[in-house]
Amino acid sequence: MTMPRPNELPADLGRSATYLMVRLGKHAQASFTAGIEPLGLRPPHYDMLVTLAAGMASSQKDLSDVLRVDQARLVALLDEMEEAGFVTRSQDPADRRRNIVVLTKEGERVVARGRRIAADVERELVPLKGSQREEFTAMLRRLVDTARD
Amino acid sequence: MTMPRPNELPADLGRSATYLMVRLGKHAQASFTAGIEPLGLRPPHYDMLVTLAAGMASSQKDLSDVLRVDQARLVALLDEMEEAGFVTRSQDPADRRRNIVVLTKEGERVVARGRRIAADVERELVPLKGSQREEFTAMLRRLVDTARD
DNA sequence: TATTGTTATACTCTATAACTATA
DNA sequence: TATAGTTATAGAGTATAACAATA
Repeated sequence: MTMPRPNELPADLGRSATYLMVRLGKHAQASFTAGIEPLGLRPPHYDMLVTLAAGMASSQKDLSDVLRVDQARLVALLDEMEEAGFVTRSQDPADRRRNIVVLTKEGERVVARGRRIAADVERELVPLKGSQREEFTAMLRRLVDTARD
Repeated sequence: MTMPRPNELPADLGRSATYLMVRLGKHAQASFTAGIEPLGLRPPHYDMLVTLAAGMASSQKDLSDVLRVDQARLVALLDEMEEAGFVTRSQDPADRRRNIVVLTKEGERVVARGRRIAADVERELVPLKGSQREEFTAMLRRLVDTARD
């Protein structure tokens, strides 16, 4: 029997950007999930909070559009963040269908801590220096933007 | 209210390789899943079949090691592939705990069709030319290998 | 009629523990 | 004792449809 060495992969997978991206995405997800777990957050929570911190969303619909997360999922995620004291929801007087979502002081603090953890995880995940790292990130960004169209 | 344009993302996410890899991984997964759905396969099925086709695994344990897929998951996945007529399982006479998994003719045909679909999906997902595409794929491979240690 | 938020549901993926048969 | 395969279970992520309130 062939004894597969740890880093062997069939060529159809090991040379497939598709397969490698899926695999890397899962690894990145797992690392970041473990990193922020002590904050009481999972990745989609962090994404929401950071979006609010950047002022890029004020309603649940905004969050849904920016993050491409289903509206129905946001409800439970925001319930959890509200219960943790990281956000508040209040009806928009100008359009009473909408909820205005606001970061609390406590929410801002947890975002700051999350950012530091995100930076740590990223250094471990992508061990590249200076311009090489920036080029790689820029390439990822281009592919994501292409996919968003 | 700010009207977020489609491709805007908070800097904390849009410049995070971690976030972008997660997102790209999910998109790649979804595209490939949709692509091979007509073959009656999902990505983990294809990965198994292609690993068998490459001769890199003969038992379920081998598949588990190469693909880093839990042994318990393989059982159901192989059940489905066996029922579809793409693989056969038979007890290894030399070690009767082991199942020897073999691709059928039908299995080889579906692998060939899957490869073509994988190539199509990849072209759409990573619209780069020649050396740029190869460099990007090589970088992904390096990061995956780092993560595998 | 269309939109925002909500509820309910179901399916996949994943991880885990416990079992069996063999070694 | 340890290993290969199996079974059962439960949690997280995701997608969908249907509903209430409001526009």
